[in-house]
Amino acid sequence: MLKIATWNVNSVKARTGHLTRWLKEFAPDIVMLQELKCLDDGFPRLEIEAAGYNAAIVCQKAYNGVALLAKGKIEQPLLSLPGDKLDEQARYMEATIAGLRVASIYLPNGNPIGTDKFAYKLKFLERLAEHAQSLLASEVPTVLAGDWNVCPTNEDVWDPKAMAGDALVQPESRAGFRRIVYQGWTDAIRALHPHGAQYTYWDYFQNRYERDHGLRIDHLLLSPRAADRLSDSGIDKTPRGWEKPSDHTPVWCTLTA
DNA sequence: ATGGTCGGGCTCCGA
Repeated sequence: MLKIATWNVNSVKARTGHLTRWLKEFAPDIVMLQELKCLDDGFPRLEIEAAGYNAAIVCQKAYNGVALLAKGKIEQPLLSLPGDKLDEQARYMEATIAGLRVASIYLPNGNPIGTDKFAYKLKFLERLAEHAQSLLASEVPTVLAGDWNVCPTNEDVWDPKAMAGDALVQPESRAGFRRIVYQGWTDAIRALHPHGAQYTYWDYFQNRYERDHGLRIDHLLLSPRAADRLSDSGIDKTPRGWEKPSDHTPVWCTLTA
């Protein structure tokens, strides 16, 4: 059994204690991290290796940053999303781990709508769709996971009216996400928990976690050959309740061997 | 009610 999880840690330096504690308690085999918010020399490699994990990272000063952690070997890394050589934001990496192709994705937030930031988000979704299609064509079991910054439906939003103007719920954002799903990807949470709130993120202010005013924006998409092996999935809210937490909490699935 | 709270890195940006 392979346990795979994605977690936007909102600064890996500020969250090193949380991350190592969670690695020991939850014991995932493969982890996708987002929002490292540090350069390579700030990444807590020693602490992560001491917890029993190899790490591959794509870093940027202060913003973005993604990583893959694994108990096993991390091979054939790809360190950026194809389709725009001028894009220097550290938002994508993929590698082969335990016979799977896995990607850690930090999709642009896109706020406020009507700006170049929103256009960049939609363009990123288009590039991702094109690349996802080529990954499907390879027929290697694949997991695309990360902070997608898209609430796929209103069921993934605590208050659709309050969020109506937000880039995370715009029809164009949802269409971009759906276009990828409809290629043949399986949403690991909704495949096993089709109805109701399955939040993965709660804003820091207004006590939104305590009131469960959350969003579902962190997703694991499985290619058909990975989905055939899906045995369980869920959201581990434990770290979100710790002192000084990330605003996101880990989302996970298990695949049979 | 266009606020509220974080993290990074340096007086404001991104989320």
